[in-house]
Amino acid sequence: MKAELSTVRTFSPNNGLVEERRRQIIQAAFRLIAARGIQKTSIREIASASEMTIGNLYHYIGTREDIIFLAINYGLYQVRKLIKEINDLCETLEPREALKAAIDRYMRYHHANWEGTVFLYKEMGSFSPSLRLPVIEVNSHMHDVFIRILKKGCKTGVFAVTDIDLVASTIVSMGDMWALKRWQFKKNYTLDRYIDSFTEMILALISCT
Amino acid sequence: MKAELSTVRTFSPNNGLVEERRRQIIQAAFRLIAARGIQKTSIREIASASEMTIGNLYHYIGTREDIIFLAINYGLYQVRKLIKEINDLCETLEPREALKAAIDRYMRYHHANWEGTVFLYKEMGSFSPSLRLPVIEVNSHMHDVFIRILKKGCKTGVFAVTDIDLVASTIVSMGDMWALKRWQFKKNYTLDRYIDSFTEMILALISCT
Amino acid sequence: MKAELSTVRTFSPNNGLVEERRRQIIQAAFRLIAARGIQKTSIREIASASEMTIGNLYHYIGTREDIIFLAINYGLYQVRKLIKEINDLCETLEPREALKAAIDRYMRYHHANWEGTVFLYKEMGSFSPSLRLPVIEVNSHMHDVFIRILKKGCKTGVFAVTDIDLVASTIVSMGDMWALKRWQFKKNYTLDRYIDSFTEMILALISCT
Amino acid sequence: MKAELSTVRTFSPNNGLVEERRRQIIQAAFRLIAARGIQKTSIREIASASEMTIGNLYHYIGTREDIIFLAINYGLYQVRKLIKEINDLCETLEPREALKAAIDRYMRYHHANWEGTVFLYKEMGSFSPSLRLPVIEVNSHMHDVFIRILKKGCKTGVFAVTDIDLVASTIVSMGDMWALKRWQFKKNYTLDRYIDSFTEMILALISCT
DNA sequence: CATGAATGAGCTTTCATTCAT
DNA sequence: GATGAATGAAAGCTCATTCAT
Repeated sequence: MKAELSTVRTFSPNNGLVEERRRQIIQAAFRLIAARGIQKTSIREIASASEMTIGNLYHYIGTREDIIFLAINYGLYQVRKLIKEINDLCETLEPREALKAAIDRYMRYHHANWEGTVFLYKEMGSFSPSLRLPVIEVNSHMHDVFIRILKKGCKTGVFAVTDIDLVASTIVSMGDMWALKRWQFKKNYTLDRYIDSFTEMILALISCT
Repeated sequence: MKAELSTVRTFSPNNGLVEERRRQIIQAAFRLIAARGIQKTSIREIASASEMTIGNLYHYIGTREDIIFLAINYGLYQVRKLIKEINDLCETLEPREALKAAIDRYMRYHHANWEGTVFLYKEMGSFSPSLRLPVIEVNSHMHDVFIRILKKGCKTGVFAVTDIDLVASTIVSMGDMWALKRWQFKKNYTLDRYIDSFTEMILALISCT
Repeated sequence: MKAELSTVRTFSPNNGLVEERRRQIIQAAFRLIAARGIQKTSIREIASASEMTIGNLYHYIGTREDIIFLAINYGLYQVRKLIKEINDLCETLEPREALKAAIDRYMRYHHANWEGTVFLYKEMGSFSPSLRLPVIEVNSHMHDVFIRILKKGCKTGVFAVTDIDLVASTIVSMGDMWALKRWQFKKNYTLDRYIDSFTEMILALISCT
Repeated sequence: MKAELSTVRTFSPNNGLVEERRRQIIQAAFRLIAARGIQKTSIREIASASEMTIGNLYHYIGTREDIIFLAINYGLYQVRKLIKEINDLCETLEPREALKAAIDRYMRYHHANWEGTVFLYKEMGSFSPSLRLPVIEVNSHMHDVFIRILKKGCKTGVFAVTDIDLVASTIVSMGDMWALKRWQFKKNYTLDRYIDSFTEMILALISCT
């Protein structure tokens, strides 16, 4: 996150202050954008929501695009934290338990952060290629988390998976979908039931008999 | 589609021409919106992409909102056609073959129409409730197509499915995802391989042993 | 009216048709303009109110301004008719009766044609000088009607008037005002009472004692 | 005036500046509207006449309607000041002198402020009812000024008036007319002569013999 | 450091007018 | 003679961005 921050223009030499002001801006922007979309969120609104004046806001960011860039990074930062958390969580567990825990954590993340998920899917199209790249990358990393668990399970003989990639994709996708189609799923499922049922389905698919 | 068209203002008494010009407009709008989003697509761009002047465009539609309305209906109309097509296709087939054919057709649709899929997902958030409803409804109908096949298979004893709803959701979702994450999937799959592998996975999951 | 008509462009060589079509247009325009003002009345509305197509309307008039020009002339034409009517009416009457009849007829005209009066006052400001001139002229003629009656009365010794011009102006103005401030006058007067009271006041002012 | 100002949107927190900029805008708008009417006066013209850019103008007002609203209030504010001034002026004078002074002041006002008078008459028709009400009210108050003087004169036996209401209406109207028909009156009168002659006429009408 | 006044391009929409059919 | 499709300038309004204070 730091690395990217430095490419955004600021007129202030005081790094600490820059970081603090940007935190204000990003959090306000993220809330507003998630609620009404990028295009309906004006700089004026972001400024007033972050309790700064417009002029001051422009001391710490260069353009409107930068705010979006920073907001995406903020979203990705959270996914990266999630990836790390799941990896740590699963390290010591045997594959079957690891998979169950990973799915559980992953789904709950999307439940709590659906705004972020929706935001990334919705706005991907309007990102410039340089913004799109890190999104794709983080998505890949998420994917790898499940690949690793599945591979480990195959090695230890607990799982038998024909197409590991596809299973991982399905898991990742069905988490995103819980956020994207929440209005659809909530007709038939609670979060807990969804997790249970989905986990059971995946395990049925890959368990050795 | 006809019914909705008639609620949109036009200054032309020539119905045939109205339909033709609106087709031009909708298709141009559809392409542009899918590419850059509703908010970044201006009337000027739609006009020039549909090779009309702004003034002339406003002979055939009432407001910018109308274009979006018509574009959504255009997207939904195609999904409705797909649903009908798959239903017809599967009517005479036995469940296993029906499912294979349905998945095949469904995935190929998303491959060819990814713009429509992306459009609907991206813009759902900015729809007014009255526009959102038909989108949800069509999605439900798509879902039902697979539910029906799965149920029939269970009845004839070819399939054994724990959670029919979830399997149907997974199929529907993984079709959408082929459009939404095409940049991701295309790293590992061709369309044909994706269809084969996904079909195999679903069959493995539900086939009676 | 004829004279002015000929300065307005037409593509038709058929004078009878031109006159008929213009009558259609003017009457529709006059109604619409009186109701919502010149600027809020579009050519499209005038065309459809006169049951013609836009293209056809432009066969018989040159520009939007022409319609306004013709509508004013239509209004002035009515005032000219009124002037003639009052003159004819008063010719044979002795001054006192003539004045009473003239005021009566004049006030009743404004009562029935308040839209025309309001129209002329409101839109005078937006007229080009060449349009303003005939309006001023007609107003002068109206003025002269009362001047003539008053003078005759002075000559015959029935009236004694210090400033004939001012009395005439007062009469003309208080007729216009019945149209312009109808919301004000109608609080205290009916038309009949207004006529009676006003006539009585004027006679009190100018009668020889 | 203050009260209404505060309901109009501004982006500026500097009240003094808001007031100053609005004064610029209102005065420019007032001049333009009086000259060519509300509908022919564009925001672009108002902006350039008040020597501001469009964007800046919209820092201080919310909509075009607001400008009209403020301009009307500016006009009414001046009439209200006039009413107060005449009332103060006449308080200590005996009726005959009071009436002379009131007419004098009233006519001179219309002479100096004919733009305001024309503005109010011309645009009344396009006002919304909520804007029309205060105009009518102020007009009534003006009326009452003369009613009061006339009544006082009747009570003290200086005047004998058959229809006080009508005489007051005539005075008020003939002031308005000096503004509305200035092109007509100026052919025969200077302001001073008009005042003298009109005053004389009214006094002749109401004086006890 | 912070402020917010000012800019002006761009948005959606309307409408008088022309001209090929 | 009649039609109406097409044009494009101009309307009211918004908003990212700059810069003097």
